[in-house]
Amino acid sequence: MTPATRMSAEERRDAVIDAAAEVFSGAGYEATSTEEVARRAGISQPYIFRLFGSKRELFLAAVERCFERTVACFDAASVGLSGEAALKAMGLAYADLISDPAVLRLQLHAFAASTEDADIRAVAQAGLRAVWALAQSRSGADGERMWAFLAAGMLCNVIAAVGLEGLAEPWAQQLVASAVKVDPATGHQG
Amino acid sequence: MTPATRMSAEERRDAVIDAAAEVFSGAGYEATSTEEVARRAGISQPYIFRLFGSKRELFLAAVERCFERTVACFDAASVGLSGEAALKAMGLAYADLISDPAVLRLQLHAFAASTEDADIRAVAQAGLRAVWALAQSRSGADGERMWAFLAAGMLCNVIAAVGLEGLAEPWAQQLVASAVKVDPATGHQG
DNA sequence: CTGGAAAGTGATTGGTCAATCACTTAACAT
DNA sequence: ATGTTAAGTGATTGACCAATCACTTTCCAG
Repeated sequence: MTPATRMSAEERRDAVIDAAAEVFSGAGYEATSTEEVARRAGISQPYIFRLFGSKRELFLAAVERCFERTVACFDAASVGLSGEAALKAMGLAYADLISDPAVLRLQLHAFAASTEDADIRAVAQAGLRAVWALAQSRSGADGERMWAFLAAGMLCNVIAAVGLEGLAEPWAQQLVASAVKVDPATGHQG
Repeated sequence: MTPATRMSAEERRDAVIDAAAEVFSGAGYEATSTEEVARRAGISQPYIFRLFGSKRELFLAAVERCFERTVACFDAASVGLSGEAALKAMGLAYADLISDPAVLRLQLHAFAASTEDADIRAVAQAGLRAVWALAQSRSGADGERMWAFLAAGMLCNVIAAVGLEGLAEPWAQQLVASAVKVDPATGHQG
């Protein structure tokens, strides 16, 4: 292998996390080899262990970044807004965000893996907390409104995951239509 | 290994699917070995391949059964009911159902894997369709009401997966409280 | 210009696991 | 009893993969 162009360890870590997020999102934690991540990142496989210590640590970093992206997305979408307008803007931004498979898949994998692994659960909890905190402070919504907001987001995830937009059947069409009509990620009529 | 007590192939298949559902739900598709499933089912590992052909086929069968259980649960909970009463009954029954980790985890894994695998996606779609059809016909709810019903269910999944009930922080408590107050799996105030 | 620190690689290893093959044992009808 | 079918196992294989170790190359401070 021709040596990678040099980079500071921090920059490299960052680049590897990006590569890992993409590769893990494609096949999940177990089915992804560190070799694939290394190839994607343009470095050798052993160097991953130098940087992260273990495959698990690398995965945790990737999941963390995934939630950071969601928070950043909500943040950018809602500057200067408040109340329902803020929720609506964040909902639309989220619908756009999960059209990137890397984000959607990694998040779903993280939730599934949360049931089995305490470390992943901790990262997922922290991610949800950050999302909740931002959306709540921006919108000023009460507990039940926040609940509906998050519920809508979770259903959007599933609709995207199983590909209901591409399904001609009436029930699927109705679900997708409601998601748009009600406005992505609110759960109330817009 | 002392030979298993004999059973017809069909019965054995059934028993193995149950074992697979439990073991897969514990560790996901990739991280579960056919050896573990075999041990749980009380048969030899090669016999699994005789019965299912591949690990993937076994997983698909387990996911299918998971959705069947959900449908059966909704069905049983809503006999003789209609409208909001039917939705409420199914919501409560669902909350109870996913307190069984085998169901919750397998469903989450199935959704996550749906993004990567067409066969799993097909099974997940069929599962959602069946759930939707039953809940809709029992309740007579319109499209948007069905949307809110399913959204609530999906958020309940995530709340259970990341263990928010056990978290003392206010935001988590609020989410859990809303789930109960609003009634599990409806999204409207009860 | 030189020496040490940091960036990066090649080769290997020990373990695991899906899948296959050849084989044995039980059931049952004639 | 016997021959056939279906149920079930032991042993093995070939591939893959996380992690380690010893090694080389680049950079830059004094």
